[in-house]
Amino acid sequence: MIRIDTNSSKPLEEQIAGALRQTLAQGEFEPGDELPSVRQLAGDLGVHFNTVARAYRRLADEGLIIVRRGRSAVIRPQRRTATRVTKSTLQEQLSEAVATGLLGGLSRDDIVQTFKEALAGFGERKKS
Amino acid sequence: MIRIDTNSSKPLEEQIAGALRQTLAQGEFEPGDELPSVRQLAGDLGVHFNTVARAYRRLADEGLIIVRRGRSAVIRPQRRTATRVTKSTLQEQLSEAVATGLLGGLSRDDIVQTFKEALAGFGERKKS
Amino acid sequence: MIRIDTNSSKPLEEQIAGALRQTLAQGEFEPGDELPSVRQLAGDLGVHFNTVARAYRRLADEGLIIVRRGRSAVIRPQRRTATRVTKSTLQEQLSEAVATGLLGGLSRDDIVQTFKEALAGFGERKKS
Amino acid sequence: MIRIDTNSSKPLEEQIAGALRQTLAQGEFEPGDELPSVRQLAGDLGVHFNTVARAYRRLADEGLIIVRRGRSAVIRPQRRTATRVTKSTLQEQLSEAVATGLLGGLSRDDIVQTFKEALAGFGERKKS
DNA sequence: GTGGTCTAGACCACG
DNA sequence: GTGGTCTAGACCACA
Repeated sequence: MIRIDTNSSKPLEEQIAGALRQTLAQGEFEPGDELPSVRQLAGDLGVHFNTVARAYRRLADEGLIIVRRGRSAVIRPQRRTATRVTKSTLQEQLSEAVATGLLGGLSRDDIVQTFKEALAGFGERKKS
Repeated sequence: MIRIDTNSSKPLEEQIAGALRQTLAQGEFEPGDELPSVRQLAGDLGVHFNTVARAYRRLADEGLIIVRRGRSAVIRPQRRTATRVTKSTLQEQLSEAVATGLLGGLSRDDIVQTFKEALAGFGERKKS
Repeated sequence: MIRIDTNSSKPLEEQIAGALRQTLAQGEFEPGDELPSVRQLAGDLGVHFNTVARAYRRLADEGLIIVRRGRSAVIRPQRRTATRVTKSTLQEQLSEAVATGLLGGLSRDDIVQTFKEALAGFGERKKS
Repeated sequence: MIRIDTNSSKPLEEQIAGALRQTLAQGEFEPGDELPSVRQLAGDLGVHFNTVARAYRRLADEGLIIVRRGRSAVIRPQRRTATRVTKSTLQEQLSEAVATGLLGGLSRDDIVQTFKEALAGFGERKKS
C-alpha cells in the first residue's frame, strides 16, 4: 500500500503520515472505510507499532481520520472548512519545496513543471 | 555573501550548505578557487564555527569541495550537481503539499495560486 | 432512559456510568430499587453487554450500587455522591479551557460568551 | 513549578502540556524566555524525558513555544490570530467541562460559579 | 549540552 | 481483537 525509506533522514512517522495523506487525497478511500490496524500496518512496513500509531494520531489531530480505542481507525466523513490553517500550512510547504528546488540548482521553469506534474497526479476524480 | 535565518526550523548547517551549494551552482567560483575559512565565514554569519565546519564537511562529502587540514577549502574540478536527487525530493514535497491542500478543502486553483505566490516570494534573482 | 453518543471520543463505558450516576443523583431511584439488567440495558442502548457490565462494575466500586451474580443490581442505601471529586475536576477543566482561549488570543468576553453557549447547549432539563 | 498526578487517568503528557499552557496563560513567562530543558523538567517531575518531550512538541505544534534541536525551548513571541481553531477547541473543552459538572450532579449555578473562579484565576495582569 | 527519533516491550482501556 | 500510554534506552543531529 505505501512505501517507506528507512535510509531517508525524514522521520518514519512523517513518511507514513505523508504517504497516507496522499493516499487519502487521491480518494482511494471512501469516508467510513477502515484503515489497516496499527499493528497490521506496522508489520507490513517492518517498523514498530508505536511509529505507526504516532502517524495515525497525527492524522487524527488533523481531522482526517477518527481513531478510537477498541475500534479500527476510519476515514473521517465530512470535509473541514478550516481553510485558514490549511492555507498557511500549504504556503509553508510550497515555499519549502521551491527553496529545495532553487537551492538544488533547478530553474524556475523546472520547478513549475514539476509542480504541474504533482498536481496532475491527483486527477479530478469523481466519487465513483 | 550568503544569508541565514536563525528563526527558521531548518538547521543552520543545512542552510549554510544549501546556500553554498547554490552559489557554487551559479558558477561564482572557478575550480581551484578558495572558499572563505571556516572561522572567517562563521564570524561573518555570527554562528559557531562548528556549524560552518560541518557544512563544509557535508559539501566535501558530496564531492563539491576539497577540505584539508591547514589549507583553505577549494572548489573541486567539476562535477554535475546532483540534480537528480533534488528533482525527486522536489516531486515528493510538491505532492505532499498538493495533498495537504486538497484534503484541507482547497480548490486546485487555490493551490496553483498559492504556489505562484510561493515562487514569487523568491524574487527573480539574476545570476550576477 | 439514558442516551449515549457513539461518535463521541468519550468511552461508551464512561458515558453510561456517568448517565447512571446522574440519574441516581436526581433521586429517580429509591435505595433497594433494581436497575435494569446488564443485557437489557445493553440491548436498549445497542452496545456490547460487556461495556454495560463494566459501567455497572464501576458504579459498584464507587459504592453507588450493589451487583451480585444472579441478582439484579440494586441501589445502595445512601451515600452522598462524590461531588468533591467532580468539583475539582470541573475546576481543572475550566481552567484549562480558559487558558486555551486566552493563549489563542480570545478576549475574556469571548470566553464568557462561549461558556454561556456551551451551558445553553445542555438545555434546562427539569428534574422530572 | 508544576505538579502532576501519576494516579490520574489523564495521560502525563497531557497533564504536563496543560499545566504549562496554564502557566503561560498567566503570563509568568515573557516571550523569549527559556523553558527548562526536557531532561531537567523530566527529572524534577520524576517522569521519563520522552514524556516531557512529547508535551513540549505538542505546545510547539500549537504555536505556543519554539523548540529547536540544540537549543532550549523558548516562549513564542507573537500572538497568533488563528482564532477559528482556538474557538472550536474552546467550545469543545467548555462543553466537556459542563457535561462533567452536570453528570457529577452539580447545579448550573455551581458550574457558573466555578467558571467565574477559573476566569478570575487568570487576572488581567499587565505586562509589567 | 540541547532536542529528535526509533525500538522494545510492559501494561492499560475499550469492545 | 483494537488503540493508548509510559518507561527504558540506543543513537542521532545540532550548537
